[in-house]
Amino acid sequence: MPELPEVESVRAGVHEWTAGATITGAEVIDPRILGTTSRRHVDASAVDGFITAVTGRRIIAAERRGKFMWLTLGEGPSLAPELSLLVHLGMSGQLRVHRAEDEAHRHTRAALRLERGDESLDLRFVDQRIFGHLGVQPLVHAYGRLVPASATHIAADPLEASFDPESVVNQMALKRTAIKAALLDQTLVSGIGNIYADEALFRAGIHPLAIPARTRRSRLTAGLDSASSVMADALAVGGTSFDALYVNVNGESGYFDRALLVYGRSGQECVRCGGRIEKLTIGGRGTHFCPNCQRPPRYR
DNA sequence: GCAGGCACCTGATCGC
DNA sequence: TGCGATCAGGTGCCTG
Repeated sequence: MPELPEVESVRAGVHEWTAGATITGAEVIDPRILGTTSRRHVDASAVDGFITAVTGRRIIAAERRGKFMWLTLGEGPSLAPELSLLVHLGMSGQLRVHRAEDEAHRHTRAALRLERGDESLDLRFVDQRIFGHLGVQPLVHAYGRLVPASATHIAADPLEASFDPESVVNQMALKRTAIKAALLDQTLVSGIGNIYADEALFRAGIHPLAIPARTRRSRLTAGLDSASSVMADALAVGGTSFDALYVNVNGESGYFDRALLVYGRSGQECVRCGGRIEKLTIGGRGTHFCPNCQRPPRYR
């Protein structure tokens, strides 16, 4: 399940393989990939518009904010960024670089034909569950940099230079929802998904149902620091993988799943105290925690 | 404005 | 063996 470390691994690979390449053609195999998460059905004109918009443009760079990734596209000699090709991997999306003659994976939803020097490559978007999406959008300013128009509400992530943890803690301290839900709120801090939210709260010893507005600022800071460090650790080993659903551009899995301390371990012994890992649902998401190491808030 | 819940989607798994 | 129900989860949208 791609979260920030996984998306960053993919972005780095895509940048290495595609920066400077020209898009000579595109194919949309499943038009639903161009829709939004709630409106999957798009018409033929959207497919034609997508192909027309990207064909002939040059890829300047692969960029990322949180779990949103995009290719900045330019045209002509100036190569000033004009457009973005937004890519969200959703739950099961993969961006993979192939030789043009390679057989397509059965869940390939779209492909770009690229030329870079003498090389011809395919950049393929593979997505089993179609929770991911693609789209061509103008670039606009948000949180100190140019981002695709539909990502302006996404806050800076902990790996960005513009990330301001004090400001995030200030905003978080106003929230009256569970801290687990606050960490997943991409308008507060981006990039944290269900897996790393559970791991971060365990490392910081914070119960997932704690209310930020009733939690000491030092504890909120510790939780945020923990989220940043757990994602940095995961990035160092290429992210997390439980199965074949997440791989990088070369089709390789990450190894951080071997370091997960609570996620997916309900009913098993806590590595810290030997107690039993429990699971509950917060905001519709499975939440794993140790009731001994993460004491319930007294005000519950 | 804020918080919670649901839809989108497919494949694996489970129970009957 | 085959079928239906359930579960997993990121995001956008709707409702209270």
